[in-house]
Amino acid sequence: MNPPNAVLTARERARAELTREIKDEASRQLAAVGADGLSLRAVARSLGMVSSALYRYFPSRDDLLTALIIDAYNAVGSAAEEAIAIATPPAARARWAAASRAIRAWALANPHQYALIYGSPVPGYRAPAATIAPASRVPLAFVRVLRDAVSVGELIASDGAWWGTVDGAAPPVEDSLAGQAAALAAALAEADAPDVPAEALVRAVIAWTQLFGMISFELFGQFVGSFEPADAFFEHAVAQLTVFVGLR
Amino acid sequence: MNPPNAVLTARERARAELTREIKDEASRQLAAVGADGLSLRAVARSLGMVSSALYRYFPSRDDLLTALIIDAYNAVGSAAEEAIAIATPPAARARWAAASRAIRAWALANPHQYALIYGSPVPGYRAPAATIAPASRVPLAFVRVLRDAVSVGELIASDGAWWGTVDGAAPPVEDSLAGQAAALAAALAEADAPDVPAEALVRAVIAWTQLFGMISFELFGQFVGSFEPADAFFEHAVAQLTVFVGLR
DNA sequence: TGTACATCAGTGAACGCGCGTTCACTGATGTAC
DNA sequence: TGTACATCAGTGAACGCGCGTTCACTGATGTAC
Repeated sequence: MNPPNAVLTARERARAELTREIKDEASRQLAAVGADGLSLRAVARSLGMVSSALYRYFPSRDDLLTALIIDAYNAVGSAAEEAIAIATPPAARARWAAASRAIRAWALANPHQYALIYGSPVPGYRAPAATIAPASRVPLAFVRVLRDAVSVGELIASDGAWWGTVDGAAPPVEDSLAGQAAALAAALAEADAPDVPAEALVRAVIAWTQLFGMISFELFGQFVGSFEPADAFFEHAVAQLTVFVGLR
Repeated sequence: MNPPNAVLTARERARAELTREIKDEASRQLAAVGADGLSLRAVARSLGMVSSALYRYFPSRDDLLTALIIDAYNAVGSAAEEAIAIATPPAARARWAAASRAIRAWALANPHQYALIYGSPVPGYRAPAATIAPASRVPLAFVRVLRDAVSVGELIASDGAWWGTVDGAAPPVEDSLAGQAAALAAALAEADAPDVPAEALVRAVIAWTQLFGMISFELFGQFVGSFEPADAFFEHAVAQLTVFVGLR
């Protein structure tokens, strides 16, 4: 009879432990040789097992990959969340910047994991639905910063007036885009969440894409010979984009 | 005796033609199965040759890959350059936007080639120096737009005053970053090129990273379920960033 | 113009490799009565 | 508490695959005199 829970049989404990060890070893290999170099046989070898034994834990190589992808998304996600939680001062701009820095730091420390989730998709691999929630943690964290900023008045000119600056240059959000933004906002909204203006939401998405574009370029070598090391550029870009989004 | 040039022997013509055919077929396979799926043997098979015959044309698989990478960089590069050349009106803002759109269109039409050069680096592959020049074409094209904008007064407040907007929020470029920007500008400068202010150059780099971040997210599936299709968002972002850079 | 030699393209077989996955099996751990 | 049976983990061999690269070779194309 199964013990209710929390109490596990020796078998169950062994299984949980080995599952973790397999993932750990796979993660180490991922870090060493990248996603395409990752092989079930090599993982088994490192663990002193026979390759077929892994099939007791992961039904195929793709499932192991999926597990690693989920772990990677959770790792960046919680890095961002934690940075936001402990940012000082706890103002929106500082929070946004802290999350950005934490994501970059994680990426530099774990380049292959970063490449696994933000680089080109692994050929032949289709991401299952289970990856969606972990993949959403980073964007959700940013949206939460934005929402909190709105609720405490840290979003400058939340009616959007601010963005139409000098020269009347910055274009308004078109209807179709506003629709997508509204749908996104609705999907993200929690019961008592204040409305985030579409302008701000779209600008936040722009900032989000800029952040990852910048990190990818740094990591994948597009800055070689120019903005490298990229620290100064990164800090400046982050500062510019918090302003761009309208945070203070 | 070798004919001076332009006149080729049958052998030379055959060699040039086959080299091109091999690259074409490799390119087709790249488009179908991606960079890691690309195999010399499959290419040879498609061409009705024996695999070892390819070694008369490319000394190794990596050299073939390098050729494809160079081709891909040249393809995006010339797409951007051409879009700039024919942009109407030929104002800086229109040119920047046209280049951005051309790059996205190329990426959507050639996702695997895009992934080859802007996705995660192919494991075990080290880009040789020969890829640097083609890789620079896109950023150079953008810098040229910026430079031309300065010279005809289409960069708003080229002294940088414009960017320090409402709330005095936008941070100035720090010294170390200004140094990198100056070095880059110097490297790019042609004899009679006007000075591009560091503020503008750095903002252009931010816009450049945003563009590719956005395209990568669209292509690699990070927009699934939110800003997809991404057309409206893309257009809006491009418009915002031309303003951000200071173009008119 | 014709012959002797050198260069080169393409062949076919082979080397050595590692991979994912399946399958029948042994032996240990857990469960029911 | 003890026995009979079911579940599960791990083994070892095998299947079938495709890959990059090397090598000695044949035959065609080009070159020198």
